[in-house]
Amino acid sequence: MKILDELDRLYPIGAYPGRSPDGIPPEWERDPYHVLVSTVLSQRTKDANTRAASDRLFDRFPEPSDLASAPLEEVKELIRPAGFPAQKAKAIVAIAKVVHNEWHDRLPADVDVLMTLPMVGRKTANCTLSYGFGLPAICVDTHVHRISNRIGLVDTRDPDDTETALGMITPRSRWCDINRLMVRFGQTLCQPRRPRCSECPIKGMCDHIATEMMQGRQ
DNA sequence: AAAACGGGGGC
DNA sequence: GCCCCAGTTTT
Repeated sequence: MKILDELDRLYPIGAYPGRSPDGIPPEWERDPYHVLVSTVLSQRTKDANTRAASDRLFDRFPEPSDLASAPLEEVKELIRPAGFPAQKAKAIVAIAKVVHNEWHDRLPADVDVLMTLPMVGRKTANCTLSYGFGLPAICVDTHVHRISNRIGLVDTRDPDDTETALGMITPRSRWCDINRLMVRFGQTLCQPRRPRCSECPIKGMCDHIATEMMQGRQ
């Protein structure tokens, strides 16, 4: 996959596992339950804002049983910096109850089952598989979806189509990497508003400039 | 298909 | 002050 090669060249560090911007993630990011909960907290939020919230939450309520019986108001206060405190607090307490009471503290490595949890959609479920279980899974977020459409890899509003397309052109052994590489690409070069095309290593295989011209923009 | 949830950081 | 952010759920 040519794009993957270029992204590897662009971001050569083997580090950046999990969502940590600067190296090895905390130990709780290795455990599927903690990955899932922290991923819910990270939704529609800059990662830096979420980390403090996750650390505080898991320091106070480490295990599913702890969070399952936690007072909602206290949880809201702990996770406030992550945004959507009311919504997310209610969801993660409900998640903890299911995980503890019905699943006996073990998450299934099954996207469809994980998606039955509140505020766990396809992206969050796939992140849990990838970062929690270390299984091949492609997590399509706004960056991955935007970039895939912009460069002409897909032409769709449906993130599932992007997941399918990426799955077909990416070696299975790299499924865990393509997501973090594209997100990083989307944060540094292929940004939503003003992509830095002149510095972009894949401009040769990208439809973006041509598309803009055809639509009469600059 | 569009709105709503929401605090924090960048400019 | 205004805009955006590793989404999901509800209308």
